[in-house]
Amino acid sequence: MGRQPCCDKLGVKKGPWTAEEDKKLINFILTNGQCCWRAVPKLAGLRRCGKSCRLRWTNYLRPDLKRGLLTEAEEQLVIDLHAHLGNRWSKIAARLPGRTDNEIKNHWNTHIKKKLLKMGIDPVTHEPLHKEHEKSESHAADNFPESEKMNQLQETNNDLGSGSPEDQNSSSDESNLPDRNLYENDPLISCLFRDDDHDQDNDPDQLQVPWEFQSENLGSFCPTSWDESCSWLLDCQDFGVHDFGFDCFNDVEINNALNSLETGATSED
DNA sequence: AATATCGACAACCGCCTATAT
DNA sequence: AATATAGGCGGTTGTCGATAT
Repeated sequence: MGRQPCCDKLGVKKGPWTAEEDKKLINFILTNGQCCWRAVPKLAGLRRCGKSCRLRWTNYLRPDLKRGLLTEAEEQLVIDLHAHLGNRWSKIAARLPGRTDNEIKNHWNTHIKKKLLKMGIDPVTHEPLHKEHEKSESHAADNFPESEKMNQLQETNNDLGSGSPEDQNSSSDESNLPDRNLYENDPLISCLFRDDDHDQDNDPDQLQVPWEFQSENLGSFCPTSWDESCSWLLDCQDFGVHDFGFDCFNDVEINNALNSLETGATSED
């Protein structure tokens, strides 16, 4: 037998999260940190799948998230990174502190894609569109000098993108990535390749910019005490919740929930 | 004012890999 | 070793507000 299922699909709520649900999830994570997501819904008193809780937390409730549109600089960085990484949004997001892969993906699809198309740049290959046409006719693009591509892009795009064609499929393997030797003088890209090496060394934590709510990993932005946790939440107008009670759980309730989880009973049954 | 269309973004779905059993 | 799930990821869809007709 394998693991236990993450949640029974019965009675699991879907759709937009309410302020009350957010409040419960925040309360729980701030109290207990990020533990096993499977257990979170029960322990936090939510009728949600653990996966949904994780997504809600990482994409919306994390305190280190920046809100609002990407800045020009961030947008430019996304374009550069996309030119070399393709649709690997999580890797791109790891380079933009406070931004999530989902947010970047959405911004790409709704803003950047159109912007590039308007500028005559293929958002997939980062090549000028007329070059794409030639490519389809002659299949000669593979021999197109990288420096020439970059010049074309810069002329067309007012220094947007430094693209190389690559990776039209987000799940493509590393063999589709450009030759790293081409970028050894580019600190940004060199850095990316180094990180890929880290991945291969089974050291994913080196690359990701995770927000771990473990006390030993708390950065300067992270609340280090309950009072501090409360203070950032109170500042967080986006939640639409101005009065987080922080009193819906106590040690007894959490222990009861843990016990019921272990015995297979749910706290809501 | 009512309806249609569009844009932005939150959330879900399904797949893949790592890992617990 | 085999099996099944957790967690993570990218693609897609759903929802809702803004704008146009």
